[in-house]
Amino acid sequence: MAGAATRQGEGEVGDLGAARLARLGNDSLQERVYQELRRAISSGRYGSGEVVTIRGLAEMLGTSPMPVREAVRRLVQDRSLEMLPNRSMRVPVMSSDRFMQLTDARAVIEGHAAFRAAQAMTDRGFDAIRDANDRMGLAIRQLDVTGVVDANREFHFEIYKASGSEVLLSVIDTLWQQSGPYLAVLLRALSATPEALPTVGFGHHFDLLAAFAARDAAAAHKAMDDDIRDAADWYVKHGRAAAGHND
Amino acid sequence: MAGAATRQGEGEVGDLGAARLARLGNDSLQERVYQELRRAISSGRYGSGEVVTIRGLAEMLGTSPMPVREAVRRLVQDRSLEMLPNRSMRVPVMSSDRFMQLTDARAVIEGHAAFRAAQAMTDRGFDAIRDANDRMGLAIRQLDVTGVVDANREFHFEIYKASGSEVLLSVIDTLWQQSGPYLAVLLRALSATPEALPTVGFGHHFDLLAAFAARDAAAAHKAMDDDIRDAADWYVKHGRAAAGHND
DNA sequence: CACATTGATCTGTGATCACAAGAATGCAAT
DNA sequence: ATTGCATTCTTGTGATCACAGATCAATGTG
Repeated sequence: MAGAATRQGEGEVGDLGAARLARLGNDSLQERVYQELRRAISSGRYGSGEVVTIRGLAEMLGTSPMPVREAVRRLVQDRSLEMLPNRSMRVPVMSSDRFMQLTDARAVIEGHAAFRAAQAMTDRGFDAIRDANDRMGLAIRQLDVTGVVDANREFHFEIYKASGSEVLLSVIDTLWQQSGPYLAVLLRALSATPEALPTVGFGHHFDLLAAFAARDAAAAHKAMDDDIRDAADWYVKHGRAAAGHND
Repeated sequence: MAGAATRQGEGEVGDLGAARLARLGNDSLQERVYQELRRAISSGRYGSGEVVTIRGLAEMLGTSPMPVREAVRRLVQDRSLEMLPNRSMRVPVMSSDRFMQLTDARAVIEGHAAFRAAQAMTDRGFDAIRDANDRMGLAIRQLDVTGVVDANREFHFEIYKASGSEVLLSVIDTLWQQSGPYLAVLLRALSATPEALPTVGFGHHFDLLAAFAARDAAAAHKAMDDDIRDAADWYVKHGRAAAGHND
């Protein structure tokens, strides 16, 4: 596609005025494809069990199949895509079993990250977390569903960054990525009933903030665990009807 | 290198009498390269900070750079390799900070997996775990260091499989892979003093077996936590001198 | 009309070529 | 002898071609 495309590196793809950013974040094309697909999957633009092909994605993105191959390979590696023996790839199918496994793992790991964060918390880190929560409050008052989801992610990851463990951070990141399709359903359910936002939006965020302010690691652990499991429960109750679960 | 290699799929690479296995596990070449590199890294055949190149590995393996590219990309994805901004790749450098992060994450996650395993334990699963531990005992009596390490891995992963959570299993797998270079150092230290095997070899395995026999999840959690942290302590005391730590 | 077979097509995979950006090396000038 | 510059080489990256296996549709046969 895209004309006589023997050129590489700069340009040739995103017409989306990214010239300014391209100079700073000089990523490879493969990297940008990866990020784009990653976001598309985690935001639920591809449904559960949907089949994708390398050539199809390449044409859609206006590149050769080459960068897509590598991006897709990475997505398979962190289980955002799944490779069937039939030589085809698809978005992993949702199941309540898998959802429970993800929730359980997240509660334990992110709970521990909150524990470590409380132990290592700095004033700077605390401010970043509180600011993210404030942005989330604003989004809630405006009934801005995607804004809430974004701010929620930021709030959580500021905590995980504060844990000081790159290892935990990367593990949690892959778990969130795998939870993406579920989150997308939740987001759709919330969009249908935005009046539920003030009720469930904050979760246990204020418990977390109080625990961090007091440097109480055990309390932070419990608050994070509750936040994740309660959100999962809410999803099972309200969101699952909208999902294409096959169980 | 490998003659007129326009063929693909079968053959052309491993002469290592894997014909029988090749029929069963008909993996792609890229998959086999990935597995081979993965094993090489986790067994410490590549030192900390060592630089690798796609073309270099390809020539060494007797393939074109193509499958190596994708295998290396996957290894970067699960952090078995690290990509420098200089456009070069290397085995991640060891640091005691990173080692502590890995140990901490492993203790928590694998402790929880043991917890879930105790809750879901079947007689079949228990037998598999006990058998692996018996094989480890045999290797210890024979002062077979690599045999001990292999059996230890098998013992641990039988437990994680028994947890019933594919999510936990895959997370733990990547953590072990990242711990590979450290483990290799430990292995080398043990080879130097094999008389230490009976002392440290079993760790808390019998505590784990007792906990699983009693379906005592809390005890299993604690035993696994102790097993991992004690092994890490032993490594810091005895193995670290042999490692090329830069901290 | 139901079912098996065959042909076309699509898909992932491997090899090869082309290119740009670093890194390394050699040479020359002070 | 050291420093500055230019050339060469190496490396990852992207595009393109070739190929094998699977899928699917159309067709022919009972």
